[in-house]
Amino acid sequence: MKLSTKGRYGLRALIDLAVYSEESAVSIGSIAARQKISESYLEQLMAKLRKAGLVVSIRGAGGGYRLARPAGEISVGDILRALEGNLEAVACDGLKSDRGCEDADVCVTKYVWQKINESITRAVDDIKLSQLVEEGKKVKNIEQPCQNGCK
Amino acid sequence: MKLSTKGRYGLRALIDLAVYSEESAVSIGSIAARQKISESYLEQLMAKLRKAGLVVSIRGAGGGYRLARPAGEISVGDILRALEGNLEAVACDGLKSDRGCEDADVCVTKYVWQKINESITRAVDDIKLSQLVEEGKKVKNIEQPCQNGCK
DNA sequence: TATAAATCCCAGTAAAATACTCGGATTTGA
DNA sequence: TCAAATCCGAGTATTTTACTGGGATTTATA
Repeated sequence: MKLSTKGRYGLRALIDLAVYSEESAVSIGSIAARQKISESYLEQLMAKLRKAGLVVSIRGAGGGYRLARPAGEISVGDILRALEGNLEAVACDGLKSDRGCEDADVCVTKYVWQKINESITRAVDDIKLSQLVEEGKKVKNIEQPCQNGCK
Repeated sequence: MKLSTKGRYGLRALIDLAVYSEESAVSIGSIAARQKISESYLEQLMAKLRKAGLVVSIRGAGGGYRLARPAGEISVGDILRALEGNLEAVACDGLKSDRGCEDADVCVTKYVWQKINESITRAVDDIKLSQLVEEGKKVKNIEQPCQNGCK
């Protein structure tokens, strides 16, 4: 039950993009350097984000990426779904065999999975990229970069 | 971002236990048969649940497992945490290096992870094992075992 | 008291997923 | 033309998952 590096790196990359791409496109190289992420790995993540319609790319020299829409209209859920596939913690076993659920005991647990899935979805869709950018600015202004372990 | 079979099987096993262990202890073999789970794999899961204090074991012939406390006092969160480790989708990178977070950009994302973690925790702790047993009884009485794919 | 049914415990292992790397093709501004 | 960039697909090492197997220990009961 963990988010993979795809989601973690990808989110950081998009925050970076939101901050730095207002004037001009931002290259993978510069994001990777700032965020200390492998360049070629990040390349793959950006491809997914592009296919999901969250960023647009500009090819050739001086090119890079920009957000496809304002940061206020991109949710963390959008980003994570693009990178991690669907966020649902569990898919009901009954879906696999098309006979439906053979055993009622098995089927009961779907109630749980639904609740979990709903709560995750609600949480990530509530948070917009723009909020994270604002949070980031606050942290920087205070000039106290996460003392004592940043729990 | 998925729950593993540990959590899925384990939850089913505990529902089974809640239903069948009222009169006498229930063996791993019988749970495994009813739930169609590998016996020796389930053995490992039960060991974790025992160490977490959720079930008690009775050794020797005629032995087996029972719930350590009433089903109303065991939450799905208790069960999943015992089996999956902590449910937190992400731990802040800053914790690893004891210098704290070097880069404020990295640190911002902890805001997101906290929100996600909180919402997952709240969801699973709200659901008690007893509720699932009740749900299960309903499903059985209706005698309509999850038609059309049990989404 | 022998036996069988059970938990307990630990080690190994095949398969899948993750987290990358690498090489090269294409696009494009200067 | 050159260099900076995206694009694309294949390969690979490491880690995690999902088990299997063997054997020791406990205990009810015949």
